[in-house]
Amino acid sequence: MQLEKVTKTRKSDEKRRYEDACGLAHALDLIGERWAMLVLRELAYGPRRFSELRSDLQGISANVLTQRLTELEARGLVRKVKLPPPASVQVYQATEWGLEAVPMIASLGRWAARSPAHDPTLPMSHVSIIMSFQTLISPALAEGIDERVGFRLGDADYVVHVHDGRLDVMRADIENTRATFIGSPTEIAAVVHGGAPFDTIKVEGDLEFAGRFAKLFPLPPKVDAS
Amino acid sequence: MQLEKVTKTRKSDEKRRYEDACGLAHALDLIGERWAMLVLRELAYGPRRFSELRSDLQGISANVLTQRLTELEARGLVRKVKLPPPASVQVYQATEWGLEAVPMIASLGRWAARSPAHDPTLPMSHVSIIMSFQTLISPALAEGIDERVGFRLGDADYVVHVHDGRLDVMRADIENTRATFIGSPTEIAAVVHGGAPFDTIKVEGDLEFAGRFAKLFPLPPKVDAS
DNA sequence: CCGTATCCAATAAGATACTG
DNA sequence: CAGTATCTTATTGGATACGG
Repeated sequence: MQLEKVTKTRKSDEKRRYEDACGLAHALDLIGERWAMLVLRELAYGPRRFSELRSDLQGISANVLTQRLTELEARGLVRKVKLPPPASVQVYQATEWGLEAVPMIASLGRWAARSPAHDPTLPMSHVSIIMSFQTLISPALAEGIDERVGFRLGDADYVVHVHDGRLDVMRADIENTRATFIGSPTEIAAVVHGGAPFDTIKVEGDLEFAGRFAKLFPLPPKVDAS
Repeated sequence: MQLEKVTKTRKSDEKRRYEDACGLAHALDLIGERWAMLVLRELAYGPRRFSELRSDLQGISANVLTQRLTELEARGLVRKVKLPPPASVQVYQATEWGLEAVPMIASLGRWAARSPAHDPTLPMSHVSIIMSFQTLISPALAEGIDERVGFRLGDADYVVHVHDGRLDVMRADIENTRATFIGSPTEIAAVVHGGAPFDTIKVEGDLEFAGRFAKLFPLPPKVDAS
């Protein structure tokens, strides 16, 4: 019985690969399993704890999360780090190479937003909404802007910096920002991506600038059902 | 029994989605299932028949291929087309929107080629090797080149056009090319990506230019095992 | 509270044989 | 050739219990 089990475990780890030299096939061997890319997304802006990942990845079960993290670590995409004594908690951190995949999976997200089946009213994590800004920002509309904006999304704080038509993201305490948005990721998405009125969320600082900022992220056009 | 079956089918089609507004999660709902991105890859350069797909996607089983094609069609990524009378065969063709995802999954492939675990000696399809050229071409090295090159990969012919640091690809009869490479995808990959000597493949036309062409596609550096 | 390990039921994938 | 049908195996997710 013990022997059977070992065999089974080895198989689930390694057997299900595409035996294909194509880089894409290898990419899918690395991060193609269910939830793997979403785990990587959650690590895009800094290390996270197991329980944060579990609660932000709505619907993943603890054992699957453990397995994905273990696999990603074995493959060199994620490192398990123990924070120094005052905190002493264990966190999972994307490696530099793992982070290189993030812009690619993010643009897959922009591509998929063109789908008629995409439902933007579903819940989303704070990483997702911040990443959507970074991915959807229009360099043309953002031209000439050089400002910092804060986001308080539940208990996660971000500072984003618009400059040169791009958006830099930091997880950091909110200070020295021109404006700050406060609300749940879904509420803020409704305002910025869905054009909902500002009165469902809280905005501090320069309200006029906040209104301008919120228009920098046009959604890609839906595909026509052909 | 009939009723049970209907219920089962509905569930397998729709139940396993990530309930997440994030674009990436939706992308995975669309093309995240096993084999789906590889099917899309095979359709990158033109429509293909069921049996071609089955034999080029080494290891896929007929029922899974059927299911993936059906799903991709329902989601608007693939169209089932019947060619006009002389041929009268049925082919699968990527939609315009489906093709938009191809550059993104191709760059995932370039990213994954940095993995220490990537094994370039495994078999690969003719689409894969052509796509690797398109993805890996170095604009700097290709500067000033404006030439057409042919590839005869088994019974698949391609003409690629290097210009302005890019590579355009057509599936077409080989004519008016400066050079033509003849061999299996794996053999040609060994020469171009692996630096193997030219004597394992056949090259026609301007051999000196062929040698220069073969150096335009540097592999990305491997990640160091940290 | 932070994870891990284990058991169980539901699905998805794989292998093979078969039909129009 | 283009798929179906059927059976077997593997993976997933949910619940629960366990160790630090």
